[in-house]
Amino acid sequence: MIEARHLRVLREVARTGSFSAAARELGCTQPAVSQQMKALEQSAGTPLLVRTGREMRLTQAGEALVRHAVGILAGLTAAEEEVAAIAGLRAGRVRLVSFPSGSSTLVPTALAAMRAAHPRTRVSLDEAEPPRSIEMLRNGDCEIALAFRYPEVRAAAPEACADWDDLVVRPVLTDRLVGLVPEGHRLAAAGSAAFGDLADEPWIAGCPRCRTHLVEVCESAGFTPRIDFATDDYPAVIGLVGAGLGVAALPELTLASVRPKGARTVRLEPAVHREIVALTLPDLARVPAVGAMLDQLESAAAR
Amino acid sequence: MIEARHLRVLREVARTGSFSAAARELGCTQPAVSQQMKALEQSAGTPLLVRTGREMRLTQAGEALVRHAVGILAGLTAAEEEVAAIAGLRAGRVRLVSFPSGSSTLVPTALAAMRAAHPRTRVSLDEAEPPRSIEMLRNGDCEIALAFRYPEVRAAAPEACADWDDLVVRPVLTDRLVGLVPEGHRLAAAGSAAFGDLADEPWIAGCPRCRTHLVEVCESAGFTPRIDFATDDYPAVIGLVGAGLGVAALPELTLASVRPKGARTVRLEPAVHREIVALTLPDLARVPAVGAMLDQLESAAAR
DNA sequence: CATACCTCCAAGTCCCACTTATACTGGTGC
DNA sequence: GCACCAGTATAAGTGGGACTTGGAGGTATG
Repeated sequence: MIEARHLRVLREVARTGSFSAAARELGCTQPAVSQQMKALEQSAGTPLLVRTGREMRLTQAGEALVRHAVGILAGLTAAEEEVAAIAGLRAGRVRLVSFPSGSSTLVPTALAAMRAAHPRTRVSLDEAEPPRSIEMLRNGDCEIALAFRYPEVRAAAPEACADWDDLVVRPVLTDRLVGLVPEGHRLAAAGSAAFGDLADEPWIAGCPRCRTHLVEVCESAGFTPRIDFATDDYPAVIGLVGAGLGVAALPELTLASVRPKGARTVRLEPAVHREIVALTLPDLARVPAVGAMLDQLESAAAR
Repeated sequence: MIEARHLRVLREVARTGSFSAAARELGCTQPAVSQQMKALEQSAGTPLLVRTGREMRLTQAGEALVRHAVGILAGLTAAEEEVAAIAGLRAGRVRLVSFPSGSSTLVPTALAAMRAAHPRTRVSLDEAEPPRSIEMLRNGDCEIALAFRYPEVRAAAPEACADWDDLVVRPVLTDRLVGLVPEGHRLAAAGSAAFGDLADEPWIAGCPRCRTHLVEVCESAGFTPRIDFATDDYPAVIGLVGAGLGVAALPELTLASVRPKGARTVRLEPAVHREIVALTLPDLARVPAVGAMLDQLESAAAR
């Protein structure tokens, strides 16, 4: 087995024409070069160099080996270069999967910051909700899955989050839920309400997991919500409330980039939070570009 | 510094998708593979593999490295292949330089035998006499120099052969000198003659070194030869003798492939020999093709 | 629930690569 | 002709690293 180290030495010897000169170039002692060449000739099975006293000349086998060495070492250098670029954030692609409608403000901000910080990296964005996004993560279809969870649900049914325990869970943002009532609603002016105050209202719920959570919270408050509509689409929820068809509890972030028409937000008591987290695999968390993107998500949340 | 050994393991891991399977393929234990991959990731500065429990997947950096590894390992294999071909006499070129007119029978026989024994090797032939051929040998313009020497000259003037003492001198053939006299000469019928018998004849001499030797031998016999002609070309010597212009002392080998016209050979007493030797550099003697060619020269001389 | 398979970790052993020191050789100066 | 210099080969010693063995932990599969 020919070793790349030997080829490097051989090339330098061929270039300089001397063991000592090659040793100086390579930063080692002359006997080291001598021994490596001996070992290489041993494994080659034929002399590679002719020592004629004054000068060092290549045999035919030596010439052949040097000829190949150039290409091999160039390939090695290119490989190191490319890997170093990925390791040094001068290259690399991150595939991010976010929950639908969670990418309205947080993700764009993080993407912009990532591009500014590491212009040569590329981040692709796709939408999926757990458990689909987790599946994608495990299948290698993405590096980061952005998801959310409700602490209350996690406490009540830990098995629902069981498949996260071998993942890296990076908390990004905790997002308080606010109430949304039609303009002119009796609570619209109050600016604040307890869940119990909305016990008799028709409710507009969000995604299935949000709906489950809503039921859980309301039951803690002593009532079971009457849910008339449920949709994954937050603008649709706002529209429904605006049309006076019911009330809703929405994460604050979903209202950050829109101004609800015909509806008013009210502070909900007690405080209930949605926790937005970025998920990845332990090994992937150590990939520079992935780590950088996680950092950018966290920074974006801080603003 | 990425090592080829690591790339080989990485490629196998990528191919089989498992450390254990790769270890089996490579003939080592699984921890060995595990450690090598760890070391490679260390030097790469980023994870190359994602362990998801059931399967092993490549990261982007891992994919890049495998992509390069294919070419690098192919280059290494090609290099080993070519060197092994040279070492195994399935390739290789030998440049042989022979003294002029010494290549009439010995060299052709050896070349034919070499081609028969190792058809894939190539031997080129050039003509030059020492010290020119020695210079070519030292300059790297040939691998084998075929030359001859006269033991008497070597004993009388050792400094003439001083520049051979760091060379490999392989005796190939000792070639007795025979006398050549015109047909009808008084000694032609005798079949044998002493040098002294030819003291009064006009002489035809060969190359400068042969001429020097002839003078030396004749002086040992008690006379100084009258040299009328001198030529490097043995057929010319034979022609001159055949034309009755003088007598000559020729190595037996020069008459092996020609039948002198108008001249007769006579045994010369005392016996005087020319020693044909093959010269090469110590390192070159260990090159398989060179060694094989030396052997073929020796075998050719035995016939 | 037991089994089989795979990976990681820790410890021990052995080998190999490099260094230092020294002898030897050839070319070069006075 | 002799000493000097540069370069190479060799020997001995040392340190690191690569592999093995042995064991623990975890995950699919029967």
